[in-house]
Amino acid sequence: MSLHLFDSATRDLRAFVPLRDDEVGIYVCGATVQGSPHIGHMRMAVAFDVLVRWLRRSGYAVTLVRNVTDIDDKILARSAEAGVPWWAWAQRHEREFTAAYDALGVLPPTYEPRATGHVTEMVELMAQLVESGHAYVTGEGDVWFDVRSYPEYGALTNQRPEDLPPAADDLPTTGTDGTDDASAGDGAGLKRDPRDFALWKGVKPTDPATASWPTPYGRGRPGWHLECSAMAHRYLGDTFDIHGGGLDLRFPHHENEQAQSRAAGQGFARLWMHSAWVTQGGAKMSKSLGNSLMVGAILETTRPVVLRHALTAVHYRSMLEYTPETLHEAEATWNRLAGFVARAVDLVGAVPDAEVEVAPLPADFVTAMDDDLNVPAALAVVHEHVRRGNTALAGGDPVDVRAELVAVRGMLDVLGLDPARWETAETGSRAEGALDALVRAELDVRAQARAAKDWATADAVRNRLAAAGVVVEDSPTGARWSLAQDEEI
RNA sequence: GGUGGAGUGGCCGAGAGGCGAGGCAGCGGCCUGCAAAGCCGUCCACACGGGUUCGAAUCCCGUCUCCACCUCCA
Repeated sequence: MSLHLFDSATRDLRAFVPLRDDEVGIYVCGATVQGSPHIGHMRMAVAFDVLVRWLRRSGYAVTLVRNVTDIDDKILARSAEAGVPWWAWAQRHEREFTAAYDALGVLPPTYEPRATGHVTEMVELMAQLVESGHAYVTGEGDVWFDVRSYPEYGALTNQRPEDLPPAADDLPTTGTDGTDDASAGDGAGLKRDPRDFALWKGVKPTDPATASWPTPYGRGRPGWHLECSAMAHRYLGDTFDIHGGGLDLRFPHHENEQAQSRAAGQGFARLWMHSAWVTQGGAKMSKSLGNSLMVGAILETTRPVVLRHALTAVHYRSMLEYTPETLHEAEATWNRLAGFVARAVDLVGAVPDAEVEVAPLPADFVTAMDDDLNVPAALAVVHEHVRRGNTALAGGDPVDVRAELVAVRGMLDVLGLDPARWETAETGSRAEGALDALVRAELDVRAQARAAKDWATADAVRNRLAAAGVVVEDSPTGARWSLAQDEEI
């Protein structure tokens, strides 16, 4: 079967047919850089990273646009609280996100546009909507989308407009002093329909001077949704293949995006994908849980690839239940995968990446991935091949070992988990080379002792290495060593 | 109230009428000087109550529980 993806707009599994042969355009809502990245952000990024990798492996040329929202109410509020210019605050956190993506092996997007760099495109779209009667201007330059002018409003999330409560963004911006005078609502009542949402927010006296841009309707700043419509259109065109993001963006963000773009005559996204969240105790991960779920904090004690495995191993549409055991399990599983690859390379030598990238993948793996990216089922196939490879290793069968090595690396590469690449990324320093030489000297001593059946000396060497955090494994072809795992998770 | 999602063995987590999911942990064995790693076996579960069927985690009806979105959210 060919690739099928679950379309969250139609809520069914559909054969994926790109707009243009062999080319796929994807827009993913990236971060609003109001704070530091947590594992929920990374789960979303990893999920779409796997999608991109699988599409590319399937022969498509993928254009991925993942935006950065660098201006919004929260950025203004939090930066003011911190006494930092909003643009400095946004930039600082954008860098943190980039570092986190890189650490977890999330491939860079084709382009990463920022909202503040696309005001011109937003104004163009807004003008189009105003001229065509889908948007109107009130008060001090607020521009609203006219929900009643667009009969399809609610289509994405299967809601009827009359069931929806009033939009809240007719209320004044949260004050920079943190007070939320939501009840005042100087924009309230001016809207034609309480569900109309803001395309553009006229400048407020409390806004920093740097946080407004000129428009035909007066100075102001973007509403939350307009940027994505404008940027998706600029880089992917009127109609594009896939729009993705976290499940909680479905409404209102994606619903509003679609309404704006389609009301402006664009086809917009042909298929919507939403990744589920990280949960704790069955409930959505809460921001109030402190920084224990921040990427930075986790990476202080956990290898990035282990976190990536933990975030990848669950189907992207299932909630990922995060417990204190999650990283331990991911590490144990990862060590099994990486252990096979390391032992196989010891026996048959490294396989060039270029060969891994083009070697045919096991049919069961392909079937699993084509079934809406069923990564858990795909990983089951990986483990079957690891087991076969380990058996071949025990039997000293280099032909089979090499075949399984290529298969396992190829499959894991699709998931961004190829141990050989992570090995290269994590090691190879001069310190590592020096350590290797020293450990090998110790292992030579131990090998001589073992040959002489001097078990006391052999064990003393092994204990000495263990105390230093070096784990020794014996094999028919000699001892190999690795660094001990993170035990303090 | 509206719109959705989910309950699977000690834990995580796929599947979706008969065919081992997989991993982690545990237990037994093989291998090993002893370990480690690995391999083999074992533990054979599907919220509850009915029903359909030769056969139900899977389909149908009902019940219970949990979760999410409904203008801050990944």
